[in-house]
Amino acid sequence: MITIKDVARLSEVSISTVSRVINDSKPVSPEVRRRVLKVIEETGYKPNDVARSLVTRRSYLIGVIVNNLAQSYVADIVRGIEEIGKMYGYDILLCSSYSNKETQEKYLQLLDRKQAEGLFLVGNRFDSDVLELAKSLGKPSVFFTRDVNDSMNYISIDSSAAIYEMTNYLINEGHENIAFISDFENRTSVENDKISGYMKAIEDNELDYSKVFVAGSGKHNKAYELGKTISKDSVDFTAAVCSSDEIAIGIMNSFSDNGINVPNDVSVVGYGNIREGRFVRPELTTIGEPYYDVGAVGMRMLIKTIKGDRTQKGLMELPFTIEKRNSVKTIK
Amino acid sequence: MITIKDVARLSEVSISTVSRVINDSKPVSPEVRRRVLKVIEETGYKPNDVARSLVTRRSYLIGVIVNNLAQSYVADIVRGIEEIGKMYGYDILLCSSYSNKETQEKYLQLLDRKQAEGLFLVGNRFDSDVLELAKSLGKPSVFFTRDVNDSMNYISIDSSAAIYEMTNYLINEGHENIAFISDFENRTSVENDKISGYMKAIEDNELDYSKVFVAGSGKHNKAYELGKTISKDSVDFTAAVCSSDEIAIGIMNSFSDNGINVPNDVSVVGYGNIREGRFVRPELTTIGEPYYDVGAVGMRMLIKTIKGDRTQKGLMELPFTIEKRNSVKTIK
DNA sequence: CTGAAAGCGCTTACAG
DNA sequence: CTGAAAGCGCTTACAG
Repeated sequence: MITIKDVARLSEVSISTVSRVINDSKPVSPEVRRRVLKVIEETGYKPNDVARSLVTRRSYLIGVIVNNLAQSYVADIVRGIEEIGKMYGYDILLCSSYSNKETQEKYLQLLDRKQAEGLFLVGNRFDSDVLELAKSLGKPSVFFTRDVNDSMNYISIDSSAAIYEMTNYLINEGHENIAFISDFENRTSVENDKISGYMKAIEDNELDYSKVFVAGSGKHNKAYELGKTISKDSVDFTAAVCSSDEIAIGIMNSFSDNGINVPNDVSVVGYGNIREGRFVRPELTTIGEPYYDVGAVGMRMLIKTIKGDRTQKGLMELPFTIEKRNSVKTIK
Repeated sequence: MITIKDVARLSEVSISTVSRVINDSKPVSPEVRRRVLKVIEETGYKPNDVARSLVTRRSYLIGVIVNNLAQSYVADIVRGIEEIGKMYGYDILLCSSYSNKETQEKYLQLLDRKQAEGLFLVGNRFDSDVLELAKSLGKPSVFFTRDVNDSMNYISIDSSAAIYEMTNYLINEGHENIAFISDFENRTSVENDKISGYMKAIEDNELDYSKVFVAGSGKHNKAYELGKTISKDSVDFTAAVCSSDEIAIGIMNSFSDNGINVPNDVSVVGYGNIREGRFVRPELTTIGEPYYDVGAVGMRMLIKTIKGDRTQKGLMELPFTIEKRNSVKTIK
């Protein structure tokens, strides 16, 4: 392995000088610079970032803890984090915790020892011990979580407003009997927000009908079962607002298998804009959350904080979008 | 920040001794050990891995370069890599290249400077310059690529055998007119393997009919267009083997939109077992590649190589699975 | 079992 | 503009 010492020796200067030309940190005479550069070129010397880290106390490493990369929204957030990180010279140390508290704590310690400069935690919910530990590390941190209870930096999306807007959209399309299919077992504050967005739309429009079904946390499968149950009784609503795309697709599939046509018999909308929504028939109308941007914006906050900007505090709220596709019928 | 020096001072021993109790590297008297441990406990001292790396020349970092984390199979591979890596104390430095050659080269350099101990490259195809560079770094490396041309370590799946088996499955279900829908524009050696698997099945069963369509690389959309064209002419096959699930779903959707029922009129099978295949109706019969295992097995190879095992050379072939779902009709 | 010292590959005052 | 020296936080022969 060729080191700065070798370069110094071969170009007959001190290692200080070599360091200066590598980092362009101080003036070096053109002649000397050329000589050093030539040796670097010839030897293929590349500075050792570990050594550099030790003295500069900068690792340019960001620790990212996620629950499960297999969820496409998580992957999108990570893409956003990485892209912005790379723009500023930061690298990503990826840790998947699969929602396990002990694993999260282990990784937090690990990231601390690796001298990560910042932490980006992505998860539905964090145990208060984990939050505590993260805080105790004294590193700039950003959270993307559905369950905020703290004075931490975090990114969020106003899911209540999103459901409110979506429900209003259905009402404008002529629907009056609108049900909400909730992921109740897995209830978080976000789930409550969604339900309240739905209820508010019903109330604001003075509709008589409202009904909340509970699909359970199995997502697609549980929703499929619920759909079967609903199909057996007569369906008394013309539109269903679902708490997630997985639920919406599960419901659509079970309706389809039980002779209920979407959207002709019932309109169905989801939340999340997962990729699958474009592949199913009819294509699912849904609420899009800008996950890539969550990563990107969060990372910008994080980097600013690392750079000493203390104004980057508290909540950053990102806009949602209504993706209108073919699972809603206009009835008026 | 509290260092080993502080711990040494507070427990009134030398830093050598502290190092020994931290690493359990040499005998330390129980009494001294207790004292040191107590100070570590009290101060919350955690060793600085950067400093440790510098002297041990071990970073326990694996550089992972992928094309795009948004592809679910890529995320699965990364999960496998990370999981096994963590089991052996390795961390993952994630780099997304979005198939850009210059980006890949940049990240390779970066990973080298960061002293990554091994490289895991995931991509359909790598430019020979990239392969060259990767090799020149002299680090243990594993590739998962569809386009192998070298004496490198790589993981693969016998796609020819997979398509062969799938085609035979259709034949056993009574199909005699079977078409292959290829991703020809994006032709790689894998694409050729797939076609040859298809042709071999046709020949081995002495069928008269064979036809290869070209869907083009736009995947879902291009396949949708092709499906429209096929629908307009009369469909003269009863089953279609598709080169990828995206193509299969595109074809199924355009058939569905043009009044051709899958599987009653035409059976369709895919390749890849992407999540969407379970969400579409009918659920897609397809070939599964064990992506998580690709990451896990590849990482095991990589770690063994890092540990000096030179037998870990060449190809590692992983088994595929036939996922039988509802897009195939039995006609006999 | 323990400690003093050298050294990992760099950066950065400091002095000239 | 340049170099000698100190030091980042550790590990590890070496000597005792």
